[in-house]
Amino acid sequence: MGRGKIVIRRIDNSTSRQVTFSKRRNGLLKKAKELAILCDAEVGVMIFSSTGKLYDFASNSMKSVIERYNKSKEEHHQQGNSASEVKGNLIHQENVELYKKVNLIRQENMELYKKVYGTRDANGPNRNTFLANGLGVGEDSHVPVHLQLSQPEQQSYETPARATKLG
Amino acid sequence: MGRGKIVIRRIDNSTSRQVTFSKRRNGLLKKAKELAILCDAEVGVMIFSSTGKLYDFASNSMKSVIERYNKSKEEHHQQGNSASEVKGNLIHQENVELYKKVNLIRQENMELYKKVYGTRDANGPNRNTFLANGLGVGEDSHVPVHLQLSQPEQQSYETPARATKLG
DNA sequence: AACTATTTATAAGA
DNA sequence: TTCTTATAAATAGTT
Repeated sequence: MGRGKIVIRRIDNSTSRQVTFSKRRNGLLKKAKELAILCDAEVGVMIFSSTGKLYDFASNSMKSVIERYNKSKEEHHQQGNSASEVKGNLIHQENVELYKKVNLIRQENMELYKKVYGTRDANGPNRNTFLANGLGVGEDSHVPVHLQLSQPEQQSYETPARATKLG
Repeated sequence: MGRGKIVIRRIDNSTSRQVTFSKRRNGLLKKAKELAILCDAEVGVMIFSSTGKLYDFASNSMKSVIERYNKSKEEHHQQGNSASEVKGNLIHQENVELYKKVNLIRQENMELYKKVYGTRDANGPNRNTFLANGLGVGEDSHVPVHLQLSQPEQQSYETPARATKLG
């Protein structure tokens, strides 16, 4: 993508390596952000320059992404329960419910949206505002595989009055 | 980079969202790899699709990247938490994000509901269905007591200085 | 899954 | 280092 084609191997010249790093780092972070927004994905990117400086992006928070990553990798061996691990697992259990809840509300949202704007497409007058938070309905929404644990009885978790803000 | 210019917002159509996800996910992972090689950087990328499936890349190992990330962040924070306490807090962090999401979708839902059934009260024909999941909007929403662990500072890990311009 | 018309990223140069 | 620009690469819409 430039004046000339390059081969992908370590750039020897320190200066051009640094320049390229700066450009491509920005490009990568931008594309990570776009992917998260466009496709409603949770994305985390961590980049350490050769001098050790950190650059990162996370669609929600890096904590959240890392935790989800670890859960996703862990799901085979689930033991060794210290008190606080149990506590963590309990909270994770609630997490499962919240994922389900998000998807349920999304589906309701879609139904209501169709009532308001019709079924064929989803381009009502307030479309931009409506989806400003990237929370629109996905027809294919379902609980992530690694979160499909046993279903506890109905809970009534309430929510904090805080607003999420994506970059 | 295609037949037409697009705006960076969530793609409504489920099919095209999936197609775009597939294309851009591959693109992002490829570019992460190139950055790592060209610039001798350590890179980690974690992507969760909207269906919860994980895709990732790490130049060395994700474990290494995450450890380095945490180390890099620790310098600005306190240490002294046990591993499992940290773990619990990480899950709790995800919980916080999910609560926010639920609340936002709820509000959208309420707006749509009003459009369908009117503003004055919320007693449309589907009132019961609408609230069947216990998902109605509650003004007194708050986090359950048993979840009020030590609250991690909000957004403390977000990319600080580097705001990527989109579009 | 392929195909291309376009847009976007970026390698080199200034 | 920032801007410019020619060109490579990614990808949106289509088949």
